[in-house]
Amino acid sequence: MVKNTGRPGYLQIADDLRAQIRGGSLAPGTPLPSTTRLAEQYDASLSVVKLAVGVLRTEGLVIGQQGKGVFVRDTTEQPPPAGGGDTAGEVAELRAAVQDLSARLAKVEEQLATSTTRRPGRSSR
Amino acid sequence: MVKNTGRPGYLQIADDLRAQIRGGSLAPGTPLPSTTRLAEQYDASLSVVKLAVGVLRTEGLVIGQQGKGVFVRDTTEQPPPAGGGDTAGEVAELRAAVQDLSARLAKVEEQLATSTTRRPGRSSR
DNA sequence: CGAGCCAACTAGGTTAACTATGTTGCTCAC
DNA sequence: GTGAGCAACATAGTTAACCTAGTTGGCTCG
Repeated sequence: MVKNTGRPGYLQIADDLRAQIRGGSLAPGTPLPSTTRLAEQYDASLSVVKLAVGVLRTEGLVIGQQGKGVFVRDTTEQPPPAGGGDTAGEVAELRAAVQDLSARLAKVEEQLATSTTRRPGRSSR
Repeated sequence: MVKNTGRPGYLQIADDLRAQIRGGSLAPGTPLPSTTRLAEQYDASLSVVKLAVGVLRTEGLVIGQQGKGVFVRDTTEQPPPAGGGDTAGEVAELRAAVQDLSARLAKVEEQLATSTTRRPGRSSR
């Protein structure tokens, strides 16, 4: 499938496509590969690809046109309601928070795994 | 099965839940009915309900906690219109990630703290 | 009485199949 | 050469089924 992180596959694909869009690898107006093609690319089932595209659609990053394809939205035609322009900073802050929390979580979960021999079952994927 | 408008069912349900949340009918912190219950309420299949909840999740309006339920996010600190698309979606997603990680961290830290001292059964109810 | 197991709920993820609808390009008849 | 029709491919929506995983509370058994 995709990878073996805790993150579900359809989000991984959505992340990847989102990164490509933001990185300019997929320019506004250009179509994404078809769902079947994406399914092959990511070695995923059609369903997860459709889910991933659905996520990007609800995020407004892409626009699906039935019969034609899924196109990258022109970000300039609908500028986000910048709540003061600090959205970039906010994103950075949130990212940092995620990193921090992830690290703490990993550490604490490890502690828990090693210190507790009384809990049955608990395992990883 | 919802109505006969052109709008797909899963979006109708998402709209309705979103309206209830914004209207205060579903206060922050309160759980949504379970998916099976929602499916009965709207006379829809489980799949469309799950899709609807998924939409609200990616919008950051609700947070699903496995095993417990889907809870309304604190909307006062979170009024972004979903149409924003660009960074709004990413911010929402990051916020959701932070909340999720925080929840997991809190849970796991509590486990760690209690497991070193005593063995609790249940905590709150 | 208490610790632990278990059963019943919960959400989440994945897959597959089917239908509907729209677009596009090709072919073929005239 | 032009137009109609059709086949192939596209997204979109819906449904159903199965599995994982977390939470909770009751029940049993030592």
